[in-house]
Amino acid sequence: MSKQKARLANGMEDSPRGRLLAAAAHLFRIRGFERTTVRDLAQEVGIQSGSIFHHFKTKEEILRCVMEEVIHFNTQRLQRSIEQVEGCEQRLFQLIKSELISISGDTGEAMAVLIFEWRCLKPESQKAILELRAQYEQIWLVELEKAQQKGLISKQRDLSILRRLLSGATAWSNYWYKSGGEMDVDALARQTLYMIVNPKQ
Amino acid sequence: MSKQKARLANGMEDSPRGRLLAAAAHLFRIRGFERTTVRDLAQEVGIQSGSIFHHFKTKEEILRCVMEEVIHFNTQRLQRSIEQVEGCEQRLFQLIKSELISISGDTGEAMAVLIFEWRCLKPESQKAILELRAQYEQIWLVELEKAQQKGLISKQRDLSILRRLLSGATAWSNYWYKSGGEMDVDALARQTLYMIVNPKQ
DNA sequence: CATTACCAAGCAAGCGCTAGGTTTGTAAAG
DNA sequence: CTTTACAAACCTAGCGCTTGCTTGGTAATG
Repeated sequence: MSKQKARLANGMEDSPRGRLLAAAAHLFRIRGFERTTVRDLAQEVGIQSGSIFHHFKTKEEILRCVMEEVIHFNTQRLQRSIEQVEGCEQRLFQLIKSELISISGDTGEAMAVLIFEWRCLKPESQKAILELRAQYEQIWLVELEKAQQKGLISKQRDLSILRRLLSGATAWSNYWYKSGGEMDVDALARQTLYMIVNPKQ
Repeated sequence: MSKQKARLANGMEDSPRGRLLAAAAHLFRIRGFERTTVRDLAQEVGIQSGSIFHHFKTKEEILRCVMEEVIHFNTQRLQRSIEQVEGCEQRLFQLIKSELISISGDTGEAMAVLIFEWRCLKPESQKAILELRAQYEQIWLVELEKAQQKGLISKQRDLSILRRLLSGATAWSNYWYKSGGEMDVDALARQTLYMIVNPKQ
């Protein structure tokens, strides 16, 4: 009988600490970091507010851990999504789909926190997170360059701009797209792919 | 000798109230609504914290006003941008350029507040703002439909999805694009246009 | 008997906001 | 030209509450 209820994502530890992080991701998402009090957080996991500081030094550290774990988890997912896929277009499709799932699927709450609570981090924490993000972006850049060389992406397009526009488009889906609705992830990924590749004639 | 310093955008009133709104847009942007205290805000415009409540009933009302004014201003700009422009592609280009300027140019701070401080509003305020946003989106939808009918946008594409992806892409530019840098707005608008139109052969 | 997880109580600081009085700008009345 | 009137803009002081976090202790596990 294991508690499967609240987690940042499948595969994350089912410890008091893990449960706190999952609750934090949830509350930070719906209320924002500043409006979420340590008392709210404690109530969500059924402990007293003071007990939180047995697991984390500060409230900010909780936020940082939520962000670190979700980036780490999704970087792995991104990498795995293209590991045994052949063909540039298929690989781009997998990257897009993977990113959409990260943002609007299982880790959606934590990803929203990553996006919207950025400035609540101390500068030193921001720096640490930025390095993790760079790894994630590197996977993208490699694939985009391959796709452009093969003519799948027009030579007129600036790849760093392209990636930024694309990541905005996917990040935004957190606001409006809920998986399980009338449009499935594959269809949305297809529509998103249209934004970057030349259509086949 | 007129004070041209801090405004939400050109054309906004130069009153104590207007200066408070401009300072609010600035501080809410860099610190967030919750972390910005009325004392911070007062210091920014050079008055005492209590004096703020002569102009606004609550702190939340300040946030709501910032949002209302910036939407109103940018809806007008969007409308004007296509008023005397012929040709579907040119009109789409103007819409994109106008939106990019709103988000990353003169009203960038207030737009960021609109995007990121949304949940700090009371539900009733949110509802009022949503109606203003609907007007803005209507302008877009009309042009996108025209463009699809003329074959400029592929029939395979879902226009409501397209618009959402596009607005994510432009909204995100607030994070990374600063006008006046090495890439000008026209070039960025061109790159963004590539995301929605079939390239000319 | 050490470690881990927690509780109960509360402190110091900071928060939004208020009350009541003072200054300043403007314009009609004497 | 001066006086009077009055509202808008602002200040001073502080209330009542909430905040993140601390302290010192307890219960359970192995």
